[in-house]
Amino acid sequence: MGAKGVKQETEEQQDFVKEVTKMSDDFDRWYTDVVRKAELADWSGVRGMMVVRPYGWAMWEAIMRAFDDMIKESGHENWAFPLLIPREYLMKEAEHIEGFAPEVAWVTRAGGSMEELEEPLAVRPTSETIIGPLIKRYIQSHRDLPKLTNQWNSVVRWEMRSRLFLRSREFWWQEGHTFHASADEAMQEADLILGYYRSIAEDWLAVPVLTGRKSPAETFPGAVHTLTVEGLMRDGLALQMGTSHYFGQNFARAYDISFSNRENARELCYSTSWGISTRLVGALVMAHGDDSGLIMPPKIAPIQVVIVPIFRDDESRTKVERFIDTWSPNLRAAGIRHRVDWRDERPGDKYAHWELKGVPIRLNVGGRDADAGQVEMVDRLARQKVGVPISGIGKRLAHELDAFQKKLFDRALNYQSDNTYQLETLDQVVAHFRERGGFVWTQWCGEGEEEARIKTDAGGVTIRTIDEETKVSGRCFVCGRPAKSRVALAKAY
RNA sequence: CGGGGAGUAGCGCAGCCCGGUAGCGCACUUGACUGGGGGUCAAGUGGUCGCGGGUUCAAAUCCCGCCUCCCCGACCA
Repeated sequence: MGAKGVKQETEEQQDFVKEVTKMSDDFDRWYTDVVRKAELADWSGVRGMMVVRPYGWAMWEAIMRAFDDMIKESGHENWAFPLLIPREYLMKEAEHIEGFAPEVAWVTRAGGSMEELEEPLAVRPTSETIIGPLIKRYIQSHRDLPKLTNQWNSVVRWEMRSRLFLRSREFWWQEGHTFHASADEAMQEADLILGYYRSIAEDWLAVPVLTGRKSPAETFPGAVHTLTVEGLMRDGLALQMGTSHYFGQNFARAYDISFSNRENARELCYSTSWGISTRLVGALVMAHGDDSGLIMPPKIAPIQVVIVPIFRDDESRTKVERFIDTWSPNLRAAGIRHRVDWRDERPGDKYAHWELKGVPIRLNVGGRDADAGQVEMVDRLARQKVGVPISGIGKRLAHELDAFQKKLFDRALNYQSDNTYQLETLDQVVAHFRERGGFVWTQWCGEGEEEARIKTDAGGVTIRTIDEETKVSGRCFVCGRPAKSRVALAKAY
């Protein structure tokens, strides 16, 4: 049906990429179009099971590298724990299993004749229940603590409704699990990781976030408290971009993970767990994208600079190629991930292609540029063509990429502040979310029944995070009693 | 998991009601002209009609079951 509909495009020069549904027309369709056409991921034929394509995986790889470096720096070690969890392990921590039971997939048969297993095995939805009983072997003494483990893997949660990257039945993530000799130390660990997550979101993905504690209803099953990183997407919905849990001794008690302290007394460990997932790739799409497709923060971009040669025949091609060869090594020297697009396509196709893929900077290079000793630079945000001399181009581009990273963050930060409000009553909140999205700060008494009322009365609005830094004075926006904490509300994915 | 819609070439669709052995656009391949924002022409390739069963001389088309996808709701990193 597209052919006729697309005709009525306004003749803005902005309207470069034509194969993606406009964000303003239908955000969900826009998202799906971008993810698929930018070749990030696809569905696989088994419901809810995603195939992550190289370009999408490269984004995840950048995140993995950044985070892996952070946790290695603070002494964490990567492990590999089993995919399948015996039922009895899974069942030990009551709240945990109650929370996860609805979405666990079970292996009940195996072998050529599909014999029924004596004991069903759960496909891990998260690994607390397998790491607990295994890790205790390695923890005897306070000298064995802290035990700081992490694993990069995939987990399965039998979701009923799926969206690429945001909610699939299998997703890839890291799950950190740490064990400590004191509550204080474990809580500090959860805080430390929250800081890392904030850095991943803001410094790497260029997505500004709110951080804080989850309300009881949103706390991880089995946790004492859950810390969260919440970003705002361009449709006004919030997205949880990472969580860090403090377990107290809950899991240690369930699995008897204990150590001999300095007084030679037996004591239960304090533990944490924390995770970020391929969901962040979706966050990147929804936080920065526009009607032309992705906009990639340079630090994550699989390709930071793309060079589009422009030529008409072998002779001019050779000329352009020689020209590019004279300065492109400078990009490598400057540590810039770049690629020359020699594909047999027309320049306009290539422009649209790389814009869809969100490459931060494009260099158009033709014979005229070779003669002038310059290139034509276009960045994905401003989309203005600027002549750039090739002398010092490596440094210049490195600088442009830094500036781009910052511009992208500032743009997202402005968007966040423009869509953050302060309200005082439930009526105001309900009215607000009927009209628009965004974050709404208010204050709350902390009672569970009030939290439940928000969700029903305000149509899916939830407490995203509790600000523990700021003291509150006002009244609970639901019941009017004195408020205990400042909270951010939003509709969320 | 409830309610609605849909699966025909890589993508988007027509054909189905009224059974007769599959078509259109884009993409793809080859060639020519082209090339600084998505070009033109010509000649081609490509389909177990989602899967399984049934009815029939004959099934994309009719019947039954299943799978998958999309939209809307309840649950969720």
